Amino acid sequence: MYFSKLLIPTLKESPADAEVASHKLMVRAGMIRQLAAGIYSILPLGLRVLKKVEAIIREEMNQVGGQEVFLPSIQPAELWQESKRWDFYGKELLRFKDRHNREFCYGPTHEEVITDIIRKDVKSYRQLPVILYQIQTKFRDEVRPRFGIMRGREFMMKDAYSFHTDEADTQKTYAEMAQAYANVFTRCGLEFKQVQADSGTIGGSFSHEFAVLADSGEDEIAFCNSCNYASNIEMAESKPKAGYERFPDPPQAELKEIHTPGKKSVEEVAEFLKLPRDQIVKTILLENENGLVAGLVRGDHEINPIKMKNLIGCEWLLPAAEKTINEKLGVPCGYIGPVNLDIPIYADQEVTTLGSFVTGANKADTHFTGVQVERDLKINKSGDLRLILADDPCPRCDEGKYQVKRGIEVGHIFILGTKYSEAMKAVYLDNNGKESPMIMGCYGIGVGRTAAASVEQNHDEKGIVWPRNLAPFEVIIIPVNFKNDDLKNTCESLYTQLKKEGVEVILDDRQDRLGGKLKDADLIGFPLQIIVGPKNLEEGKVEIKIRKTQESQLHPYPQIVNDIPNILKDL
RNA sequence: CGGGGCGUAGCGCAGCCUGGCUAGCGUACCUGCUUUGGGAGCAGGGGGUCGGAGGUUCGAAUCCUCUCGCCCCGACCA
Repeated sequence: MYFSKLLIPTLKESPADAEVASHKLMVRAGMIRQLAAGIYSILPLGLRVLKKVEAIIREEMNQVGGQEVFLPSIQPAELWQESKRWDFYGKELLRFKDRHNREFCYGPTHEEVITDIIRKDVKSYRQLPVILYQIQTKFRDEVRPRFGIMRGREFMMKDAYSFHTDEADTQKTYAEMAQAYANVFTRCGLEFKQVQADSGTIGGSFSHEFAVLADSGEDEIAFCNSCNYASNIEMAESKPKAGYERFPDPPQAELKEIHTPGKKSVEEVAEFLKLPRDQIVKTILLENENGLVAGLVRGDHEINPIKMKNLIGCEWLLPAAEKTINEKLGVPCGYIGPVNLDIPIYADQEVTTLGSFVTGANKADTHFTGVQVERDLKINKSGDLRLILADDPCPRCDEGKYQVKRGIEVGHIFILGTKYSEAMKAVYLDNNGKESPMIMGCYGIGVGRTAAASVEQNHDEKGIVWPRNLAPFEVIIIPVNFKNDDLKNTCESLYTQLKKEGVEVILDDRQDRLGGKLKDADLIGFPLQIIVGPKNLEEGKVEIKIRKTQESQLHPYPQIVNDIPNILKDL
């Protein structure tokens, strides 16, 4: 391809509204343009990158037996009402009506559509398992899209769905998918981790995320510095520290009311009573479909609402509004405590191991000391309820400690169980003629997000550094002066020969001066630059420059054609 | 949804507070000449209903009201 024939509108300056590197650079490199909040046009160079990601995904999906389909992006409300998600999905689901006043939505995901297909056309255990996938535009009306195509409202996604007769077969496909995902992200040149995750509104029992490590990531990833345990911080399991010193009061500690005027926060109470924070227990109030609930964690810990929601087994769980608390309990925030508190109480496991502790007394300006779990509290359920902290002990090995880093979720795999197949009656007959719901798995990759994540991990002050497998072109030929006939002919001949060798090459045929062309090449991030100038050419040589290292060296000219494939191998 | 910020040429910005010449600068773009190995120089040129509507005024990019859009922080979502 000739550079001048492609629409590659590079910019010298970053757009004012871009925050993160991938957003700035993809706009500057002429790959994407914004149309509306969270909605982007993909320009020729950007599309070449996305197509590279897609091609890798297709190969890996086909490898594990996936069959590609293409489902409608517009979906009728009836399907979503059947799965109950019409009500539960919320405002993120973009809904609208057609001219006949029928309700539709723009698909944010395709479990309903795929389940509808399978239930109609798959009836026998002989037809299972089936794995279908598609690469297609999704729309999720996010409250706050940001970071370019990293988190758009409209975005390209690969979604795959599998249907099985039994749990073991589902697990097998799940494991193969996990491997396929690892292959995809490895081939995309990404440093990533497979982490344990919550399944959110998709539902289901079991799930992992693939997180690309990057400071601009919106997720927090917790992983062991010794073994291979890794989890989204939302799900990261806590393990009580061995040999932890319990509150040193004797077991017969007395429940005492003390006056603590104006001391609301754990810090204030700890300082006032001259106690460490871990001898105070926080009572956090949240609200679910059944009303207020209380969560107890040690003063030096924070509650993890996701873990708490899973422990309770409720539909939803949100922090309670201060107004609700005051109305229902008649106690100002800061003095709430679990003693004689008449709502369901859930305690973190590390609270139940404390000998005695301090809590609010459900009375303004008052706390209890000497509170004991067994004697003073009615706890509905206790378990792991807290957010882990860096340096906490690893839950899977003895010597490891948690490290916490930021990550970008580029892929997510779930075992759905029978949530959709039961709601939508996707059943099969087994070899006894008995009807059962199919067991499902689903598997997603954000295509644009994967490309953006690659830029986050691979860029420098000059621009993008594409790994070879994602680069829009592998090689750019840059003539120092394209008006010079010798150079022009050499470049064109080199271009033709490389193309014949199967190298993806672009020739910068623009009349611009050298500087501008080199800046653009670095900005866009072609892995290899071949610079053809008159002086070197007289000596039968051309300059080759590696984008990543900025190292350049002279190479004999006709010979270079044969050497390029080898040089590219290492990029 | 709560808080904050910004809308002036493709992109980046000044001008607004304190209303007043033909709305400016950089860059990009077009023409010509020169230049040509790391974002050239000179000369000439095109491109704006100053986000929109209404109001105040002799006069509005500038003041007032409403409205739309975009961005950031948080909450939310995955």
